[in-house]
Amino acid sequence: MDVTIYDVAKAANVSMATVSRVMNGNPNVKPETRKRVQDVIKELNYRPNAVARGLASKKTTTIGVVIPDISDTYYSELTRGIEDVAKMYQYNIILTNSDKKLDKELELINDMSSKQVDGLLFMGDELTQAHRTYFEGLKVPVVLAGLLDGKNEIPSVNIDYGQATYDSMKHLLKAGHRKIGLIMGNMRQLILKKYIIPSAEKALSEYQAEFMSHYLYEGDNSYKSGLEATAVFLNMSPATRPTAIFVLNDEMALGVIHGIQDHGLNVPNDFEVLSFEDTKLTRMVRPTLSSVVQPMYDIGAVSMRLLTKLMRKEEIAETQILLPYRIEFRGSTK
Amino acid sequence: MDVTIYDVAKAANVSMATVSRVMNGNPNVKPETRKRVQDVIKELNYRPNAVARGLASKKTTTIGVVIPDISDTYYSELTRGIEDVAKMYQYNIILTNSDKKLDKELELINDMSSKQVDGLLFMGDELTQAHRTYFEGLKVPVVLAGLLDGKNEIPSVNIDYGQATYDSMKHLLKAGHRKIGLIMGNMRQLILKKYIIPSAEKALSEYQAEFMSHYLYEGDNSYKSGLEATAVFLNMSPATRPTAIFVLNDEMALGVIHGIQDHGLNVPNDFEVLSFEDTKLTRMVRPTLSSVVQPMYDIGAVSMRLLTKLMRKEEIAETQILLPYRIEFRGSTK
DNA sequence: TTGAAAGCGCTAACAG
DNA sequence: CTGTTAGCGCTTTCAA
Repeated sequence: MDVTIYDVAKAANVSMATVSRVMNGNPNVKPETRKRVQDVIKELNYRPNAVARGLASKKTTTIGVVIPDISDTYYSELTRGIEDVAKMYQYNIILTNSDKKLDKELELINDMSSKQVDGLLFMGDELTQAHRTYFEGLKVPVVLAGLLDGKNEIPSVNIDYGQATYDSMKHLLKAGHRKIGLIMGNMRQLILKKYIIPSAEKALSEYQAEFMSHYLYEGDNSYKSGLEATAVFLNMSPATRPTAIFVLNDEMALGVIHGIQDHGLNVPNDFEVLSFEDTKLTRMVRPTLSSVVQPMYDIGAVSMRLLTKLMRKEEIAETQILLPYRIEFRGSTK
Repeated sequence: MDVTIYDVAKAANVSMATVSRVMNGNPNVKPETRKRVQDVIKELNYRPNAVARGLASKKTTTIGVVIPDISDTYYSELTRGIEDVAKMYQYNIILTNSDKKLDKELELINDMSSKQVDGLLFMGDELTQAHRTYFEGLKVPVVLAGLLDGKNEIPSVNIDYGQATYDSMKHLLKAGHRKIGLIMGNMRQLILKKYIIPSAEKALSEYQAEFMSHYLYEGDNSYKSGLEATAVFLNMSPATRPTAIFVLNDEMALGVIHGIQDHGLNVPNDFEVLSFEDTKLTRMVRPTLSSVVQPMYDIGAVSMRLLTKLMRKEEIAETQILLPYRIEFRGSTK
């Protein structure tokens, strides 16, 4: 069927080993021989069989990507970053969606193991002991993207969620707000509990503002839940309801803005709204949405870069990477 | 290192062939033997090496997905459909972005060939002879998703773009509009030239409305280009400018709505806006966006389903599939 | 119903 | 600098 390394060897009058050397850029080949082999390769349009290669070398140049949902903008931008860097280093990615279901996640990790991936990039909500066990079974490097390992064992790439939250709250507090609604998404629980909420509390307390549980709303990252959260807040009396809202993702934030406007109120005059994601959606609303900029593409790209280093067993200075973030102020804040 | 089929064979006191049979559900195994082997498999936590399997069987249970850009909602929803069905049939997908660059696309097709994928799902703007040649080199089935083969040779899944355009224009014409702006994206050229434009012309002519080239704007699918297109239209005198705008994707349509509103005009009273995509963005604007519903997820899912049939060499009644569409009327039309 | 054995196409010692 | 050879872990005849 297809042309194999053997065909090339025969046509070039060398052994398969030499062809293999040429293919792999091994320097121990006489220039003339190399040239001759390369000519034959071109002529026969030989392309090595990656599967055979993988079996012989135990390297597939394929990495597994386990993601909650590729149709979610957050993850698709992240994935784009992953794939770009993977391509740069000649890796392919096997992509699969977990929907954040633990059993699915574990099964997918096993699938990746069968496929003999050289590394795994994992995204999800939470990291359990089961994950750690399965990762170990993989026997290849794993990097978490946008997800923290509570034990700081598994390499990961994130932003400093706590600091970003603190800065955001601080900004709203400085602007005079004391009643600040906080709409959470189905965000990584650990991040929420360990970083977001404590940091929000800290900022509030510095301004003698109380952390009120009825200003906390648990959304699910959807536009609709932003709308719903707003309804809850607007239902409070004007004296007690929040005057600013900090939302943990853009879709919900859009829901919040529209929810407020649907009630005949104004953003940012009646309510300031600040988001925590910064997809292109931020520029697709009126007023445009202010947001903490989470560099999704970069998180993906840096994760993949880190993974390549791990796979090549290079020395790594720091495996718990925090990328810089900033806050982009647009129309939804004053 | 890892437990192999040989370890299982030894532990179960059978030959590797028998273990292989058990793994592959071959019925020619005595129930007791099967049971014994299965027990050992579980006990040893044996998972077959997919790479070795691929080499021996020439089937990798992996399919290639070549897509313009995974961070584009249109494609990410489509990809989700692909992956869900792939998983259902035990296939993994190798995902890669082409950015619609011809040379990249061809190179990626070759990469997929090296990786020995069992099939290919291709998305892009245009299908050239070069594509056809590379597809043939692959020697595995190929399905086009959201892309038509002008020669009707390569299986594909789409909606009837011409009919959808005709219906849309007809709706606007019936509503009394005679000056209708048409904002094109960087859509598949063939589809544009062969289906969209002729169908728009047809509808217009049926209402004695002329097809005016200055009502045609070439956008690039971005929000910004929607804004720009609107500026062009609004620059025309109120007597000659369009009163309705048909836009070929949602992001641009959002730009159009905001462009109009930024000029102090009203949607749908001053301008009706109709889009052609129907991502969740349609519900994330005020007024909400009316749109032709392109079932992206379904296009992906059906493409993948078709590909599985092709890979199994099943009989296929129709390889040029057109999925049903509908128009969802929301706030941007009267 | 089972086993033996020959590959699948390539890499990687090892020897020369 | 180049060739020989032994696998990589599995599937798949072919015989028994």
